[in-house]
Amino acid sequence: MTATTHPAAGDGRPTLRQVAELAGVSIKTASRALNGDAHVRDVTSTRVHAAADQLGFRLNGLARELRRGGRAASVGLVIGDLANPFYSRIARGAEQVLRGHGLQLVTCSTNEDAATERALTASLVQQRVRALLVVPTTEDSAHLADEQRHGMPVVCLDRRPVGAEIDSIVLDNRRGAVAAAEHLLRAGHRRIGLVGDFSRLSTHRERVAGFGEALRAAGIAEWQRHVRGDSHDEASAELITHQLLSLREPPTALFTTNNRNTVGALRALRSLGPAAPRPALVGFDDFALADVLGITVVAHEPEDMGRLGADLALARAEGTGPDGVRSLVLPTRLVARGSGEVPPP
Amino acid sequence: MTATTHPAAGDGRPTLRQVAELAGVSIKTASRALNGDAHVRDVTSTRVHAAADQLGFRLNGLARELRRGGRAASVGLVIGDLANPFYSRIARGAEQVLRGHGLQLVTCSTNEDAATERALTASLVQQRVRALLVVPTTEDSAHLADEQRHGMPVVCLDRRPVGAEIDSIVLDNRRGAVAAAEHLLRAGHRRIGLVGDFSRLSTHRERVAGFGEALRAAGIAEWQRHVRGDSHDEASAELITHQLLSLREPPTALFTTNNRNTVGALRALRSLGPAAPRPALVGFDDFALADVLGITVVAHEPEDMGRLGADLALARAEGTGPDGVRSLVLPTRLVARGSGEVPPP
DNA sequence: CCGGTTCATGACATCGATGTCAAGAGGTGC
DNA sequence: GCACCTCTTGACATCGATGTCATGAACCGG
Repeated sequence: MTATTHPAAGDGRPTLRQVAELAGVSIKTASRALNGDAHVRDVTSTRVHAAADQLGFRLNGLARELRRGGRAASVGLVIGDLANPFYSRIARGAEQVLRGHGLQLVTCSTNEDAATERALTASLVQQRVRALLVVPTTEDSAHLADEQRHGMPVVCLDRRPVGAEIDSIVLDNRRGAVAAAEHLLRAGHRRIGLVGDFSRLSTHRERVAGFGEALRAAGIAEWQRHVRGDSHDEASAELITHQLLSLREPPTALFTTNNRNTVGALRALRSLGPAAPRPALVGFDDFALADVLGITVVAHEPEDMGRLGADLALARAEGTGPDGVRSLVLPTRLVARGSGEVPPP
Repeated sequence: MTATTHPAAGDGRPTLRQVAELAGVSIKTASRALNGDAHVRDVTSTRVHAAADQLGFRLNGLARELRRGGRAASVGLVIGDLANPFYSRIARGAEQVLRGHGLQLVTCSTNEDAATERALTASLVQQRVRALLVVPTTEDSAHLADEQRHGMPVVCLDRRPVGAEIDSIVLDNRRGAVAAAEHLLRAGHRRIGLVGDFSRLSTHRERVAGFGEALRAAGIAEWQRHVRGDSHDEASAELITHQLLSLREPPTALFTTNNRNTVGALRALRSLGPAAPRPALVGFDDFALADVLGITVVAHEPEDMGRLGADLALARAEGTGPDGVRSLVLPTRLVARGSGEVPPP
């Protein structure tokens, strides 16, 4: 017990020093034995391992990582909401890749709030995660570019970073939306409503752009008439759907631009009662039970986004990444299940 | 540049030493200034902050936490699968609590594999997380008890640890199952099938026990005839449901004991075609769109489990936890939505 | 039997921060 | 003018591990 600096109580774990003392060797020899270094006699190694087992010793990862370059054995993932299946599937994909590298995933939810995003990324940087995977909340990703400039690998997922040169992995939103719109047009619809997300999001804007493109190509000049935005949760999507369907000339088909909006719309349709005419429906994002409900969707693989993001981020962390900013675009595919094939009344 | 020990390249970040040099003060003074210590002259503090901003300095959390007791600023969560909404809602609840304490959540999926669980918990312990929240995969939680004995707070979620004295937070599975069974009995059913999870899980066994209790009380001695188990995914639940409904005397009602099994059963029912008689259905666990589909469920709040688990684990970590082993049991409630109120044909 | 090699081990510096203690500067009271 | 106090600052040890280098013993060939 040193008299001067008392060491903040510590956790209850024994340290390498104690293992070494019990085994009657120096700290360094104990370290070597426990790390499987070749230059240790078998008897010594056995004695050290026995001592470690007896004491319930576990290497202190903090100390080890500090010594070995000051970075933690983890990667940060900053998403909107852990409980949204789109995000949790991204997390699952990322986790798979990280496990192969002996790294762990630290997940944080922003609730789509920019200040929270900044606070969380700062905190992750302070904890020295190896890399950041971020679904950026806003258009301003300057703080992410800052971190990147100071050596932190950053990869944006799902949404394009704006005003910053950062790697990103996004969906082919425009073509997905074009496919959805063309599918509905092919079924004969001319008045198609769109229930969209926050208009500040690149995903939303690209999906609206693709939608408009397809409708204009079909000669529908007033395509914006039934376009609504700024719905990021089921309740407001339900409300917007009700409003659209209450118009004098209601849309005969709906394109909902994310999984929550699709669910909200379904809830609205359900409350119409069985007699009312059902508009056709195509949703962006697949979701659980879409097959049982027979909902046509623009599907994609969130796991791939997580996996590719983790791969790219780790490559950057090891300095083996590609030159220049990388921007991957993942494909979508339209899955017809019934709801999108209903003709107009 | 010291000649002897070269320091593993480091991350690109400046260190406190560099900030101090730039500001023309000692390391300790820089530390004080950046930590808002009172005993620093304003001019000095300003100079230090300016230097830190200029260099893009961030405190190295690893070093800080090492000095302050050797524990990381995070808590580990070990669950079956991040993408299962039940688990991701637990994670969300836990994250909320942790954020209030400035801690982060490290999430790991076991895929219900015992060896993976042991490897992941060992790794989390090595990283010195403050506490472990675990949904244990098997009955053997001895390794968790080991960690606990060495000072790591452990709380088991959803499933009871077996053969180990560990805090736990579980659902009132028995009463939930009794409620489901009584609901179906009340609708007039006498042949009720059960699509259950791995039989090694305490949740499964308790739910089956409650189910049997209710059926026996209703005079149904042969209640086990339609009880099936070992289905942990949608595909096998679908298969089992098909098998049950193909019996010579098929059940007129089904109790599915978790969210995936409910979805699997729905898929099976859907494939029956519209003319076939639909068995009544009650599922354990609420799930997205259950309301739209009109599925009666035994509902509960996974977020609460995560929140309470985190609260308890942190209390243990700070030594302010309750005496003895704590075992909380959370209530469930039956939500009638139609599928459970169908009478037998 | 000796110089040179290999092998196992240990002493010590170090990663980047914080806690303890001491010292110097400046102010106050008498 | 001196003892005393407060305020600010810095030197140094320390958290728990690993990297470098040095040391001493055993072993080899000639």
